[in-house]
Amino acid sequence: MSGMRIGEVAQASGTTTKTLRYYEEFGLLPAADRTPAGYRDYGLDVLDRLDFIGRGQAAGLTLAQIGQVLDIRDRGQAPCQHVTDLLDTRLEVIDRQLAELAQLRAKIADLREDAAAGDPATCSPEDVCRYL
Amino acid sequence: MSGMRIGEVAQASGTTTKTLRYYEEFGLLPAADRTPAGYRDYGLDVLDRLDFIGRGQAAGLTLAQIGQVLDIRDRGQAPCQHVTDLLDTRLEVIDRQLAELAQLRAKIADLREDAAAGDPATCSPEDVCRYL
DNA sequence: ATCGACCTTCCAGGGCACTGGAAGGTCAAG
DNA sequence: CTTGACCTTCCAGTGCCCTGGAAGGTCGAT
Repeated sequence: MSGMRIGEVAQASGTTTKTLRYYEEFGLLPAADRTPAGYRDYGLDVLDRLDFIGRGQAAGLTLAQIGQVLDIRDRGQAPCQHVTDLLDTRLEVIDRQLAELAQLRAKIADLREDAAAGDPATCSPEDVCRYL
Repeated sequence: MSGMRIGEVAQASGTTTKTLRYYEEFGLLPAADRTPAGYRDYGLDVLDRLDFIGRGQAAGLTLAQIGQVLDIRDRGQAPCQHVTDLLDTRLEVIDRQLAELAQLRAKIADLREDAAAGDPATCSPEDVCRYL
């Protein structure tokens, strides 16, 4: 009873064959069984795994982080504690990024406002452009 | 009357010799004069230019974008119109990023809240971890 | 003469998650 | 038998901005 070939898995999971092979090489997917001809032969469980990987990606986790979670699970443990830690860290990072981005936005908006008010002719060569 | 060597320029501008050589190769800085020994010999004007590059970087412009502005200026034109366009585009991008990041933050905060409330034992293997 | 701080060029890597392409094997249908 | 869709591996490149390191030349002071 043979399972899915890589193209079917790609289609079913909404990714590409390239990506699946990359995930395997990266260690996110276990080495797939092979047909006599050497084709990868996947079971249905790979779809759950890919779904989890997708959820992790959607939460902005890196493949390396997702891999850690998967490894814990593969060792038979519940990765929940690790996941919550990851989420906490992620929140901190995002809050920092939001703050930085808001600050940058304000700065650029200021520059833009000056530019709207000013006269381009007042740019001096040593400034290159005084609007920046 | 010789000017500054690359190390002095690096120090005066708060960057590194590596970066200065990279900027030259990338086209942000004109090829510097050379001393008889082949050392780069910079005039004071390079500091204005580096200051502008720094301002552009601080506004989140890419080196390629900064290079465009510098090219316009080098052709003797006022790059102000181009700069304001760049700033407008930059604002749009940042607003999109802010919105995406805020959405992501909300999503992760939700996940995290579920995790705080739930029981890790309810994770099933096909979920890998239900907190994600 | 020699030391150490500087300078030169050139090549390679790194982080992240793929993506492209070449060269070739396999399979089912017509 | 041929076509075309699929599969395989391996290598290299993308984008961005540097950064590291090797191998060697130059300068000023001791």
